[in-house]
Amino acid sequence: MRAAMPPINTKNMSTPLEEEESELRRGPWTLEEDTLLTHYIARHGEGRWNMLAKCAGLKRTGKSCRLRWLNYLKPDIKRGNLTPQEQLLILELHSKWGNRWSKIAQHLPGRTDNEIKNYWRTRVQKQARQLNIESNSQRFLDAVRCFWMPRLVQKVEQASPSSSSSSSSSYLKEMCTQSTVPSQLSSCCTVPSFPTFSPLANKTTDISNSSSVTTQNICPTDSINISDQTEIPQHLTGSNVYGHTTLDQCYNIDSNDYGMEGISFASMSAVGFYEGTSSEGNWMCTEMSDNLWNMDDIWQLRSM
DNA sequence: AAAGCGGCCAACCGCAAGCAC
DNA sequence: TGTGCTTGCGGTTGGCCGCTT
Repeated sequence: MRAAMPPINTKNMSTPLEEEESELRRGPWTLEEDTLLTHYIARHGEGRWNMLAKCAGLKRTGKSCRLRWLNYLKPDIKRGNLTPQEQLLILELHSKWGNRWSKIAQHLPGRTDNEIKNYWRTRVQKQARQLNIESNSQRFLDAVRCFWMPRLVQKVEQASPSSSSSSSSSYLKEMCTQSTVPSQLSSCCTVPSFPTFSPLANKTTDISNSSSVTTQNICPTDSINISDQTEIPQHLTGSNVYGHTTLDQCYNIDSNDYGMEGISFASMSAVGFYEGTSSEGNWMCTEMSDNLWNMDDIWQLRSM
């Protein structure tokens, strides 16, 4: 944030335009400014931001007013932490669209592009930094899809077991069969004949109802039990020890442990996920196994 | 108790697209 | 068609605050 510095005194050398610009306020908004802006928009509506700023008596740029309104003052803005469902949606949509924050935000009612962008930078990119890989790299995408998202799904399931236990499994399976998943892991996770699924298909965008996206919105109904039917093909394991490994074993899922540290790296190694990383080393082995992917903050959100 | 550190997030910036004239 | 203005978007900054040492 730029400091709310008093305007530089250019009285003796400035043009009228410069004088006008020098009077513009920057930095944090005051309650009075917020009130002015809110009341003006309530009466006259949004748009024409430069004119709006002047007519409302605000010494701000139109851009500043627009940003303040859209990111903070708008009545339907949803405050507070992102739910696991919302996080899941963000991860999925980002994997599709990349840094198209406004587009992603359109599918999260009440959430702003700024908020989603901040979430991505502070939470998601942090994980990438800790793993010493590029957050926009394919490998990070793979890791998110195969190790982070299943955890979120699991959390969603636990939060509302009656409504989503089976459907979330199908969501997880869908995620794991995306083309971006490494072939080894795709084999690990693949279950035959998944239903076609779009996480957006059933999503409500009713702004008036600011409740978060439900599990049902995200996940279609499906009754396949992933741990029952999912196996790592023996030809990929390289060892009979893992010749009959289920997905649960692959993730080493512990019902009391939602963090990425719960992942069985031995199993991941067994399916060849570490391979082909000569320049960056055994990134998953050396970094993720070192108690990284601490997603505790995310898991705590449900209790808030 | 104080200093250091890191995370969060509001608000800024530059750029580009859209539009009116 | 060119120009200028407005709007929207994505990237970046830096103050605040809580936690750790």
